[in-house]
Amino acid sequence: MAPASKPRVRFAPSPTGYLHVGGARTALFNWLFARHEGGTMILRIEDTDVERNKPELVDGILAGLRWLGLPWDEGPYFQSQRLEMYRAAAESLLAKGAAFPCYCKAVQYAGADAIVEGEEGAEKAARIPSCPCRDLTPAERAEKDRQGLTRAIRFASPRSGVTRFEDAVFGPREVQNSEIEDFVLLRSSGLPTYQLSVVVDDIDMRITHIIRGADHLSNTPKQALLYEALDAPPPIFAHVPLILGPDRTRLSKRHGATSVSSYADEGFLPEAFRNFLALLGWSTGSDEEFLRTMDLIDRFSLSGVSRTNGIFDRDKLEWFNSQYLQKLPIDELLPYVKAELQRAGLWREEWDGAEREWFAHTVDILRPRTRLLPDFATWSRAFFSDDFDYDPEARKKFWKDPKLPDLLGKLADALDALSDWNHDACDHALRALAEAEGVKAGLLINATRVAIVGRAVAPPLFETMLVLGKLRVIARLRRALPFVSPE
RNA sequence: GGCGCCAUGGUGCAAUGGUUAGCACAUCGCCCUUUCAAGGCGGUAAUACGGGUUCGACUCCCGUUGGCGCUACCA
Repeated sequence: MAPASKPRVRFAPSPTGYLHVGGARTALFNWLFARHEGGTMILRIEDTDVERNKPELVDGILAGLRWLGLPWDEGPYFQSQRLEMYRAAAESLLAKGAAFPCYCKAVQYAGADAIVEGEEGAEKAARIPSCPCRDLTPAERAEKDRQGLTRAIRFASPRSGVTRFEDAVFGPREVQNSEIEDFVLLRSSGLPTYQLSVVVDDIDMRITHIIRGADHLSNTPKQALLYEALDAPPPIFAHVPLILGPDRTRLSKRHGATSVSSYADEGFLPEAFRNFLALLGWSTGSDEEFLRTMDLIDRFSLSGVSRTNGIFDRDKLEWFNSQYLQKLPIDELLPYVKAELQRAGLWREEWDGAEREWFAHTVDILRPRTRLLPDFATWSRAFFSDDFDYDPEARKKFWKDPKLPDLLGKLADALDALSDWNHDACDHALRALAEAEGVKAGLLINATRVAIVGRAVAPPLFETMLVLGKLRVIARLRRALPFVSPE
C-alpha cells in the first residue's frame, strides 16, 4: 500500500457562461469529496478559448461558489497564465514522436459529420479520420515550414490496441484505440486545446481524483493516452451524470433559471440548495433526505453516485427550501431574513438590539408559511411596517358582510378597554363581542386579520395581535374602517 | 452515420437473485383548523419492450426501442 496522501480535486469551469446548476453540482461533489476525505479542492479557470472566453464572467462564477458556500483551498489558477507549460509539454511530445505537426487548414478537418456526408460507399471509410500530416517525411515537413505554413500539433494516437482507465462511477473502461483520432494538442495559434491543458494541469497540480460531468467520459481515453505519453500516473476519474431540463434536453438558457445566481436572487437558502443538488445524482443509499451540510460531508462517497442523467425538479428544490426555512435554528435563519428586509428597505436596527427577541419570535411564527425568503417582505410586510395595503382578494373574501364596519369599530373599542394584552384576553374579548352581536367568531377573526395585516394569509390571529402590539392593532382596526364598507 | 453511456410511478432516489417493489416531491382525498401554511393519515401512479439463464430476475446475458454524450484548431 502506498502511503495514503490526501486527495486533491479540482473544479475547473470555463468562463464562457455563468455558473449553472450542472457546474454547481460538480463543484459541490468535488467539495464534499474533498471535505469528507480531508483533501484539497483547487479552483482552476479554463480560459484557453480566446474566442468564447468572457473574462468578466469569472467574478460571477466565483460569487456563485461563494454563495453556495463552497470555498476552494487553492487558486483560482488561470490557464491563460500557464501557456508556456502547455507549449513545453507539446514540444516534448513532439520530440518523443508522440505528436506531430499538422499543416492542414482547420476547416479541412472539421469533424466527422462533415466528412460522412458524402456518397454512401465512402461513409465507413471516413469514420475515424487520421491526419495525413502524420506520415510526412522530415524533408516534407521542412519544406512546409519553409513555406511558412501555420502548424498545429496533433497527438499521434496508437492505431491498434486498447486504452483503459478507471472510473469510480462507471467502473473500468476500455476503448479501441482505432476509435481515437489524432486530436489537436496545440492550435496553430499556439494556444492549447482542452485535452492538453487539462492533462498538463492535472499532472502539475497533482490531482488525484477528477470529478466532472459525464459529457467528458467519451474524451477520457484521449487523456489517459496523454498521461501515458507524459509518463505520469493517471488519476481516478469519476464522471457524474448530467442534469437535464424538464424536456430531457441539456440544461440551457431556454429552461429559464439555470444560473446559480438566479436562485440566490429568488431567495433560496444556500444550504437548502446544496441539499437539493447533492441528492440529484447521489444518495446515501437510504431514504434520508433532509441532510444538513455536515451530514452530507459525513456521508458523501463516490460509490453513491448514480449513472443516470437527472432532471432538475424545481418543485422539489422549493420543498427543500421550505424545509430549511422551518427547521433551521432560528438564529441561523435570522441573518437571511435581515438581509431580505434590508433589500426591501424594511429593516430597522433595533431588531438587532433591544427588539431582537421580538424579531426572532415574529420570524418564528411567520416561517411555517414561507417558501422563499422574499415571503418575509411581501405577504409578511405588515409585520415589519405600518405601510401596507389591503389585498383585493382578501377584501373580497372577508369584508363582505355589511355589519363589519360597525362590528370592527366595536371590536377596537373592546380591545382598547383591555387592561392586559395577551392571547386569551384578546380571544375572549373578540368572542364575547361575536356572541353579543350574534355573529360567528370566524367572521370577526377573518375580517380583523385583513384589517391588521392586509392579507388573508397570516399566522393565527391572536398570535399576530400579540406580535403587533395593542396600539398598532387598534390603530390599524380603526384605520381600516372606511375601507371595510362593501360596495 | 460511427463509438459509447444510460433505462424503477410525472420527478428525484431505495430494493446481498427471493419484499404485498420502499421513501420523498408533485397530485388527489381526509384529519387538524380562525385564514393560509405547516403537520398527520390515506389514495392514484413504476421495473421501456422482446428473448434467454435460473426453482426464482427490477437485479445477470443478448437483442430492440428510446434518451443522452462524444465524434471541433469548444470545454
